[in-house]
Amino acid sequence: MDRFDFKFELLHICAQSGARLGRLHTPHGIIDTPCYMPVGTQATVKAILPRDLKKIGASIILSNTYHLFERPGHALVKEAGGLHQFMNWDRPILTDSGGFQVFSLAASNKIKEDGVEFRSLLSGQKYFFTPEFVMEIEEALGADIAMVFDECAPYPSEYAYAKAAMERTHRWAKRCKESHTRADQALFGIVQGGTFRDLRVESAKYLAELDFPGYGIGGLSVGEPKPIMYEMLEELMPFMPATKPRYLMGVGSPDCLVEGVIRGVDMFDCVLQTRIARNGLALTGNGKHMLRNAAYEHDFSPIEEGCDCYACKNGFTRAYIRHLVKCKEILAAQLITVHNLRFSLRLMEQVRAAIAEDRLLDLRDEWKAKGALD
RNA sequence: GGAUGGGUUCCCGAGCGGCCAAAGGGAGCGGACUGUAAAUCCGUUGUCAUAGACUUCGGUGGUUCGAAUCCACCCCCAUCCA
Repeated sequence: MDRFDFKFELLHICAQSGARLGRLHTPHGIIDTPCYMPVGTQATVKAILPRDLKKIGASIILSNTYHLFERPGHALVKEAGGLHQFMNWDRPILTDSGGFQVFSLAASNKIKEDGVEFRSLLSGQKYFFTPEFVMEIEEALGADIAMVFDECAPYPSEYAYAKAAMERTHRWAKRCKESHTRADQALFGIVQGGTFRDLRVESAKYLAELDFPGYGIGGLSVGEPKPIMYEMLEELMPFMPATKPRYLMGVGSPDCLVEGVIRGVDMFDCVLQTRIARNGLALTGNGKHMLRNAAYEHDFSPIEEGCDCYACKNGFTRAYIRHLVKCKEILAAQLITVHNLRFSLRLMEQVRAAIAEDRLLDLRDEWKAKGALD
C-alpha cells in the first residue's frame, strides 16, 4: 500500500478533566478515542466472532507478534494475505511486539543488548528476537499499528535496572524505527521507566524526539499500586506530544480506563474483560458479579438490566448463565465475553460523550457512586 | 443354599494396628485474574471452636496401651455356582 497518513485529530479537550477526544485514521478505518481495544492474542478475540465484535462497536483489536510468530508463523499469515484477511477482521488491528512476553516469561529468557533469547514455552525451541526481526514479523502480519520491541521491567524493579531497561528500550525503539519500512503501518514507540518519575519523564522526552506517530506507555499495571500508576501518568503526560495518540498498554479495568482517560490517555487494551468472562465474572454498572456464585442460582434477571449486549437483550438470565458456568459450557464464556466487551466499549462511548460535554469528572463520580468502577 | 469380592467422610475412591478427620479425583462453596503459557489458577469442604476438644470409616460386640485397619456374629451389595 502507498504511504498512509495516520492522522490523529484532537477534537476536544474536556474542560473539566483535561481528557482528550480524538480520532485516529488508519488504513482500515477511523478509531474514535479514547478507545478500548479488545485483545485477540492468537488472531482471535477469545469466545467471540468478528461479526459480533463489530456489532458491539469494537473499532480496533489487538494481536500479538510473539504468539503469531510461534504459531502459525508470520510467513503463513503473510501467505494468507496478512492478518486482517487471515482472521477475517477488516477493521484496524494493532500488534503488540512481544516485549511484554519477554518480561512475563522472563524465567526462560536472556536479555542482551542486541535482543532477547527466548526459550519457547510452547515448543521448547530457542529463538532470538531483535528489534529488526520483530519489525520483520510485524510487517509480515501487517497490522495497522505495530509496536516497537521494548523491555518491560517488572514491578518492583531497582532504579538501576529500570533505567537500564528503559535505555535499552530507547535504543531498540530507534532500531525499530530505522528498520521499519511499511508506509501503510504506523509504528508506535513505548515509554518505559518503571515507577520512577525522572525515568518516565526522560523516556517520554526521548521518544518524543524520535517522532513516532503514536506512543505506548508500557511497564505499568504490572503489579504496582494504582496510585503509583496514576502518578506516573501524571508525571510523564506533559512530555508526551499532544498531537499524537497515547496508548496505555495492558490497561484496564473500568476504573483504570476512566482514570487513564482523565490523565490524558487515548487508547487502552486489556485482556481482563475476556479473561474474567471465561471465569464467570461479569462487569456491570454496579460492580462485578461472579455469576458462578450461589447467590445467582434463582436470579432470573439479565447480567445487567438495561445493557444492550446480545446476552442481556435476549433473555439470558444470570441463573441460566450460572448453570452454564458450572457446567463449563462454552456458551457461558461467549455470553459473558460479549457482555463484558460491550460493557467496556459502551463505557468508552459514554466517556467520549462526557468529554465532548466537559463533564467527565462528573461522570466518573456518578459511576463511582454506583459501584461501576469497583 | 454355597463361593468369592465388597460396604470409607456429598459422590467415586485410596488407606489395611499408632504419623488418620482419613490420599486422590469429582461435586459443592468462596477467591484471584489488567500489552493472555489462562474455558486458568488458588483456598475451602465432619462438628463446635482461638488453641483445642468432640463425633466419624455398614451394625453390634470383642482383642489391644491404641482399631477405618485384627477377630466374631449380624445386615446389605456385586458376580459366579447350585
